[in-house]
Amino acid sequence: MNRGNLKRGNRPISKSHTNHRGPTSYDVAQHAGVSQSAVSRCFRPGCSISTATRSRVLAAARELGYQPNAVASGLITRRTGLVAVLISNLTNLYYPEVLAELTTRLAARDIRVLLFTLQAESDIDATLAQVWRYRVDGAIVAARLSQVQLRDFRQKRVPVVLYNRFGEGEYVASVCCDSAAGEHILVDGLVAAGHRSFGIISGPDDSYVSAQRVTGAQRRLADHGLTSLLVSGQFDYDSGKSGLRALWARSGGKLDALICANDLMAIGAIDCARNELLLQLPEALSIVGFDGVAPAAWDSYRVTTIRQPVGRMTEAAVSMIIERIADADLPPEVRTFAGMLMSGGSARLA
Amino acid sequence: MNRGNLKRGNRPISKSHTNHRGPTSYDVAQHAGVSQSAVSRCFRPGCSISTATRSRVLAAARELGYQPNAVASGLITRRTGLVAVLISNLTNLYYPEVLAELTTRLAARDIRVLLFTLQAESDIDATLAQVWRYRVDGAIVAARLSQVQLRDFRQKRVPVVLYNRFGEGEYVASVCCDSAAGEHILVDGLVAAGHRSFGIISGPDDSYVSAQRVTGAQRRLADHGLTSLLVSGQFDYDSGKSGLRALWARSGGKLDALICANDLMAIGAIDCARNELLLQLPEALSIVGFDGVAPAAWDSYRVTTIRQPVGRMTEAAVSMIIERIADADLPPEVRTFAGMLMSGGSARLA
DNA sequence: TTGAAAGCGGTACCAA
DNA sequence: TTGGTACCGCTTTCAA
Repeated sequence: MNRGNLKRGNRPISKSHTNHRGPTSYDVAQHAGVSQSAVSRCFRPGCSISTATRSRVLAAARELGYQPNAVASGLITRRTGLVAVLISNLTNLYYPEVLAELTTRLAARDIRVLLFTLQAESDIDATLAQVWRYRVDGAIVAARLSQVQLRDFRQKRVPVVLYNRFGEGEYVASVCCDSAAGEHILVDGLVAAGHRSFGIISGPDDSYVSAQRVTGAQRRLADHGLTSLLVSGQFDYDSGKSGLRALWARSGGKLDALICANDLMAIGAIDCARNELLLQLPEALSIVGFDGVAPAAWDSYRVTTIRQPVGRMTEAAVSMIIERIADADLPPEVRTFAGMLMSGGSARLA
Repeated sequence: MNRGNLKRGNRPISKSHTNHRGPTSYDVAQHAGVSQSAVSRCFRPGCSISTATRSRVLAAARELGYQPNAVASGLITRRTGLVAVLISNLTNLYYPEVLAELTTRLAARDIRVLLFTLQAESDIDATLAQVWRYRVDGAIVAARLSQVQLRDFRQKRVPVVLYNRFGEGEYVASVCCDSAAGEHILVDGLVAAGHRSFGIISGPDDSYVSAQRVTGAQRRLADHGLTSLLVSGQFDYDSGKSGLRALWARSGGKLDALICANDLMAIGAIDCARNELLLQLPEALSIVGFDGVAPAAWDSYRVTTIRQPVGRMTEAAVSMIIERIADADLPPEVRTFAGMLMSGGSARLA
């Protein structure tokens, strides 16, 4: 058979992985005594190959420790098997859970995660440049995208699913927890329980979810003929403390309900109320949060909050991106999930 | 000049990005009236190119929105600009911080993160198969690797840096927080303050850091002529509660110091002690943790713990992997960092 | 079913 | 400095 004469380009195929990362399909082909094409087919589902050659190839592959090179196949198929995940703030306690769920579910569908964490929701452009360079099959984005940025996705035909955000001025595939509805539940419960003097601590100014939650709460309060005091925070523990401090001062100590835009700030506020203001919770002050992160359920806090159905939301995001990778022309779709009230001990609700 | 005759393979170069992901270097070349090689050079640092053509190429590139294809260049250069990050349990509260630091620092050095989260530290083989397929430049691993797995890294010449783990039976580049030294500080402080009846809650059986911390504490106690009761947990909040419950029963209520293998369990134990056992902390019982995660510092817990210097550790991991990507033959090196005692209110220390 | 061959989009060597 | 060209390792026609 004179396999020794087999060539690749103008080099004998016997060269190859000695000083490289690993064996190539040519090495396997030679080892199994078949053509390189045959090796390739063995690793692609639904290719016509006889069971005989298939098993010989697989044996050779196992023996050499061959793994198809995803970079090479990504180049020719234009499918990298990569999805970019953009997350603004991993220290938020909410996002680690989301990220863990996303990677697990994507891995189960044979997709890898290219992770990008953003310092602010603003420095996205540099990050997106990298996303384009890597020819990802799609992107799941938990950060604010401008219309221009969204247009880039469409123009490059890279499907994108927004997580807890909407396209602004544009209809984009997204999965959300209904912030307004969640706040309505909280406000209604608080008002029905007799609260009248409300304070709100918002998240960062450029945060989309914060805006949604705050206006959701404000509108519902207005429906009840009530107003509220507002201070802005950064979604972190300290913001909860300083926010409550500020509101307490501004209200002259007559605040009786505090709505925090996320759990972390609610936790900070609870500590401030108990330890600095020496208030009994929830008798003297009701505090509510949003997200339903694990620490919110800890005995020392038991935050009354709205739990986002993270499992269902990430599953939705993953299946939406997969569908759109398969068919880039699927119409935009927004999937909204209701949050679930977790009645803790930090607030009196009717 | 008859550029229309320029060919690529046997196709006119005018074809191309209309139905693809983006323009190629050929498109830019045509647009700028130069060869494709010239375009390529413009995007590689330290290539000889005249400022004139350079600026024309860059103008054309900008106009077309050209970004060099990282997949293609990864194929030929065998540098993908990717580092795999393997993390066992993102819900640990400690790892999100590590991950955020790692991605930020790697991005600053023009490296992207391919993220893999592991369900258990055991299902690594399937994950590693993916790592190999993507020809990553290196890997940072916060999970247990067997000798066989470590050998694969060496054989494929993919540099690896272990995070808070050592190579077992093999010398591997790694960055660690000194668990034993940290536990020594805690044990010494507790013993000096008069504690004599110790309990320990370990992490999962397959966790390396847990083993390190537990044996570190046990040995130091032995040095003081003391023993301890041991129960095993899962590094989570509930394990802290159930662990303390079990130890309290086994000790007949005469436990006076509890050493938890991480902060999360310490927090659970604190809640159990206060709310179930109705103990005054730290008078009736001292509880210590390990890690120094953010919630440990919250007012309601103020866990006495050892803070790992995450910033310095991740910086070390990143610079070690970068060095080894540049030179795969660098000798293994273990960089160990001392933890810092955070005296909270959960324990009496001398 | 099988193998030969033409790319995928770059990089890098080479001669001009 | 520049353009031509041979690859990187795989997928995918197309004939045999």
